[in-house]
Amino acid sequence: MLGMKKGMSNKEVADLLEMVAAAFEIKDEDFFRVRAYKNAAASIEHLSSQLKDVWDADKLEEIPGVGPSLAQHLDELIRTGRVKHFEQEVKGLPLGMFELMKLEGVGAKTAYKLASEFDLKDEKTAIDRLRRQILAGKIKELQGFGEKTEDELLKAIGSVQSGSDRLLLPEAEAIAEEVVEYLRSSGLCEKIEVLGSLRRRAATVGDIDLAVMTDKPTELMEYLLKFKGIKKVLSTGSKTTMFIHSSGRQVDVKTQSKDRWGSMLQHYTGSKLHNIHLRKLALEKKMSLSEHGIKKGGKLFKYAGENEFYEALGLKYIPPELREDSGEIEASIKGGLPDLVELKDIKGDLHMHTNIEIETSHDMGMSSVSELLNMAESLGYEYIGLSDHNPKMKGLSESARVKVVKKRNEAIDKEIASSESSVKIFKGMEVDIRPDGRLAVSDEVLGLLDYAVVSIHASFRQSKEEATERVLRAFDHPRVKIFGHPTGRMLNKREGLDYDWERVFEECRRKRIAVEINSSPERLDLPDMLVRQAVKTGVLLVINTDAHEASSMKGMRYGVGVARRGWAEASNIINTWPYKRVEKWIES
DNA sequence: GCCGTTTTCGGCCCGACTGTTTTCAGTCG
Repeated sequence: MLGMKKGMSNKEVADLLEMVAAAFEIKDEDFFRVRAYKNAAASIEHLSSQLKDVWDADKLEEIPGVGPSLAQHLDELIRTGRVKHFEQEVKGLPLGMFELMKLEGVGAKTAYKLASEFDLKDEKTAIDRLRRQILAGKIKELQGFGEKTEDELLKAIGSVQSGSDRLLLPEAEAIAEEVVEYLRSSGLCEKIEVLGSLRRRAATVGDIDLAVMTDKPTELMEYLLKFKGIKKVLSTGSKTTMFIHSSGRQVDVKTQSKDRWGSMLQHYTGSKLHNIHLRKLALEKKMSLSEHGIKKGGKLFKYAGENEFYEALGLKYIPPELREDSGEIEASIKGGLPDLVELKDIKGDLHMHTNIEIETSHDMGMSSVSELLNMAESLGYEYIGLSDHNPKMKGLSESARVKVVKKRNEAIDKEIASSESSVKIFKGMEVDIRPDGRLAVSDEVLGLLDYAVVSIHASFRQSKEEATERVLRAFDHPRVKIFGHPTGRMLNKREGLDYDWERVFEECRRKRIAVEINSSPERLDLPDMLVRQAVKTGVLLVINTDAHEASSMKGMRYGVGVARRGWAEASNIINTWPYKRVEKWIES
C-alpha cells in the first residue's frame, strides 16, 4: 500500500500524502503540518504533468506546497518505490481506518477511533466489519457516539458501495436545470446561478452547486425540502442545504442576499485552491475573505457584483474557467490575463458527419446535408466542413473506395446547387490513423478532398514512443489539416493516448495542422491542460463538434469551455476566422 | 510541513452544519 508501484499516478501519490496527513492528524501533530501535507496532496493531484516528469526535470520544489522536506520524500518514493518516514508514521495504525475515511462524514479521527476500537486492521474487510458492529448496536456505546451517528454511518456505508463516475456536462446541466426550475416555482428567488465546477466548465462534475438570491432564506429552504427529487438530506440550514438528488448526485444550495451576491458567486464558484490563494493574498493586505464579503479592520464590506469583489483585492476580474490556481491570480495582478475566446466568435464547424452512405469504417451521421446546413445557418455560421469517416478497409476494393468518395462529392455538390443557404461547405473526411501511422485511405482518395481530419479509433495501448511516431507519420500528407480528438480519451471510460507533446505540437505548428478541441461531452479532447500547452507553443487550434446529427452542432459551447480553460484566445482558434481565411489555410 | 513586495521566523483560509457536547470538535466544501 505504501510502496510506489511502477507508473504510480499523481492521484495515487496524492492519496498517499493524504494518508500520512491523516496519521499526523490522529497523533495531534501540528495542525499546520497536517495542512501542509493536504495542500501538497491537492497540488499534486491537480498537476498538469506527471510527477515523474517533474522529478526527471529536477523541479519537485517548484510544485506549490512542496518544499525541501516533501521533495526529499517524493524523491525517495520515485527512486525506491517507498518512503521510510511515511511507513514509520503509519506504522501501528489500523489500516482499516483509511478505508473508513471514504465514508461520508468520517474523517481521520472518527476513522481511527472506530478502527482501533473494533480492531479493523484489514482494509478489505473494514467497512463490512464496521457494519456488523453497527447492527449489533456497539457504536453508540462508545464515548462521543450516539444513535444518530450509527444511523448516519449505516447510510454512508450504503452509498459508498454504489459509488459511480463523475458526471458529464450535459448530465450535470440536466440535474441543475430540474432543481433550478423547482426553486423558481417558489416565487422566492430573485436570481439563481449554477456555480462550482459546472460554472468553471470542468470536463466532469462531481456535485451540483447552486446559489440563490433571496431575502427569505428560511422560507426558501423549507420549500426546497419539499422537493420531490430529494433522496436524502445531508444537512440543512437557512444558508446551506445539501442533499442527494434522486439521480444519486449531491446538490448544494446556498442562499445569499442581493448586497452580498458578488462575494457569494465568487466563493461558491471556487475552485478551492483558487480561493485559498486569494485569501492568502488578502491576508497580506490585512483583509479577510468569505462568501459574505471582505473584512477590513473588523468591518465587513459587501459586494453585489463579482467584478467589484476582485477589484477590491486589486485584481482584474478572472473568468470562472481560469480559477484553478494555475497562474491566473499572478496574471491578473500583472495584467496578463488572456482575452478568452467566446462562443460568439465561432464562425464554423469543421468536423461533422452526414447520412450519405459511403460504407464508413465507423458510425455514419443521422442528418442530411441540408439539415446540417440549416443548423449552421441558425447558429450564424459562415461555413461547415463535412467529415464522414473514411470508407472501410475490409471488404471494399481500392477502386470501390475511390468510386464511393466520388459519388459522395457529387451528392454534396447537388445539395450545394439546390441550397439557398449562404453557408459554405468544405468537403472533408475523418481518416483513421492506423496503428503504424499509415492513413486508412490512399493518396487518390485524399486528392478528392478539401482536407482530412486524421484521428485514432483503435490501438490505444501503445507506448508514448510508439504513439508519437504513429501520429507524426500521419501528419506527412499535405491534405491533412486537422488532428482530430487527439488523445482519443472517453471520459469515465478510457484513458487517452499519451504522446511526446512537445514533438507533436511542434510538428503541428510547423505544418500548420490545427489540433482539434473536440466538443463532444464524452470526449472534450484535447484536454484543457494540453490546450494551454498548445497555446503556449503557438499551435493552431480548431473547436469542432464531431456532430453525428444536426442538433449536436449546438454542443459547440462545451468545446469553447475547454478552450477557455486552456487560456485560448480567438486568435488561437481557426474557426473564428472568416471563410476566406479558412479557405486559404485549407488550400495551403 | 511551507513560505516571504512589511518576514529566513512566525505566521499559516473561512464559515456552515451536526451531534453530543453544557461550550465545542469534527467534517465538509
